[in-house]
Parts: sequence; structure tokens; C-alpha cells
Amino acid sequence: MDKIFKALADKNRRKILTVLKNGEMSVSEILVNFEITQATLSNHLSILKKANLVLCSIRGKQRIYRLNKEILATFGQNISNFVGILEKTFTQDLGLRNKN
Amino acid sequence: MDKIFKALADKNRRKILTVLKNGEMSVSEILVNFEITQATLSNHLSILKKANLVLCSIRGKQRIYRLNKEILATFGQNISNFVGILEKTFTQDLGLRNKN
DNA sequence: TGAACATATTGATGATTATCGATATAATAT
DNA sequence: ATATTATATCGATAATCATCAATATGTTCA
Repeated sequence: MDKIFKALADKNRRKILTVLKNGEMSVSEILVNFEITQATLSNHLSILKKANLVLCSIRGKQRIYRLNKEILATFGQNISNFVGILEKTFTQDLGLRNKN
Repeated sequence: MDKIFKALADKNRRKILTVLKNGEMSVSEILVNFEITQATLSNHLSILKKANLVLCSIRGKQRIYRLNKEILATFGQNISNFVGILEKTFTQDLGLRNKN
């Protein structure tokens, strides 16, 4: 969870996720939406990948990135539950006793 | 939105929110749940307050903090929508055209 | 094999951040 | 008034982070 929150803390990385909602695409295709260098984008993608928010596969000389929808859904659920009732995963992650 | 994500990027701040789910409490009451100094906690609370995630009122010499449930609910909704369909607020925040 | 292309990695830099001890502020109690 | 208590603010420090230019890696194509 910590890696996910950290990954989402950067505006460019959130934008990458939004861009990827249009479907999987290569690094250079993602890049045209930004005004950052390829090196910076590559770094952001690496962080998103380590947070398991995106998946990557190779097609020829390109890397095709796509959203990891499962993780995003789980994250969304955790957040919703946090807003509502304390959720186990979330609570445990923080090293707290669960209320129940 | 950016401030909220930044605020949530820190584990201690997320834990503060979780602690505050048990109800409003003073700074020193919050503090016993952590192994950080009062100065550090005060800084975290200030960041949460600026992100509008917590509210603060004064009672005698104490500051009583509590969750801002409205903001949390809105945030949860934005996340859910992000996982699902692109949500206006979120999209606009990133300076992207909305698909619709 | 070698050139061209796509992306990752490296190393450096400036900016931001979490943290602390010390001090300031502000309320209450003696 | 003064001491005590609660919290915020200040100044410093070490760690993390976003970013870049340059280079390396790995793939395809001629």
C-alpha cells in the first residue's frame, strides 16, 4: 500500500495512469502527452511498475504499458473502505490493532 | 487533489487519519500512538489540515483534531471513479481533456 | 555485421521532505 | 504575576525525489 500511495503522490504519474485508461501503449506514445524527457518518463514508469499499478510487455523494440486494473480496483476498494469502515488490509498495513 | 495525494503519501499521516477514526482527539492523545516527537506530529497535522483532510478546533489549551469526513468521502469517490470511468474533477485536475 | 530505433540505466543536481531540539505562543492554574 | 501545560513554529540536517544529459542495452532491419 505504501508504494501505491507514494506512486500516486506525483501528478505526472497520476496523469500517466489516466493516459493509459485509453488503452495500452508504448513509452513514446505515452511521452507525447508530457513535457518531460524520456529518461524522466522511464523513471516514472518504473515507479508505477514497482507499485504494481502498471504492467509491461515487450513487442519488438517497444515496451507496451497498460494499467493493472486488478490492483487499481483493490486500491479503490481499500480507499472506499477507509472512508467507511476500517478495512483489514489497510489497518494491518499501518501496524495498528484492528478494532474488531 | 494534489495536496490530498501528497498528504496521504506518508505512512504516519495515514495512520493519523486511522487513529482519528476513533473520534476527535487532542494532539497529545494522538501522539501516544506514535514514536515521533511532538514537533513532527504537529507538522503532519498541519499538512493534513492544509489538505483539508482534518479539521481543528480549540478547547481550552488543547487543539482538538477530527476527520473531515466530507473531503474523505469526495476523495473516495474520485478514486472509485478513477478506477472506473474518468471523473471530471480528477481529469481536470491533471490538465487533460475530458474524453466526453 | 552494422546502423537505426526504443527504452532503460547512470550519475549529477536542485528541490522537497521528515525529522529533531529548541524556542515561541497562548491558555489555564496557582 | 508566574508557573505549568499544550501546541505551533523555527532552524538545521539528512534523506528522498524529480529531473536532466549522456550512455548503455537490446531489438530490428538493411
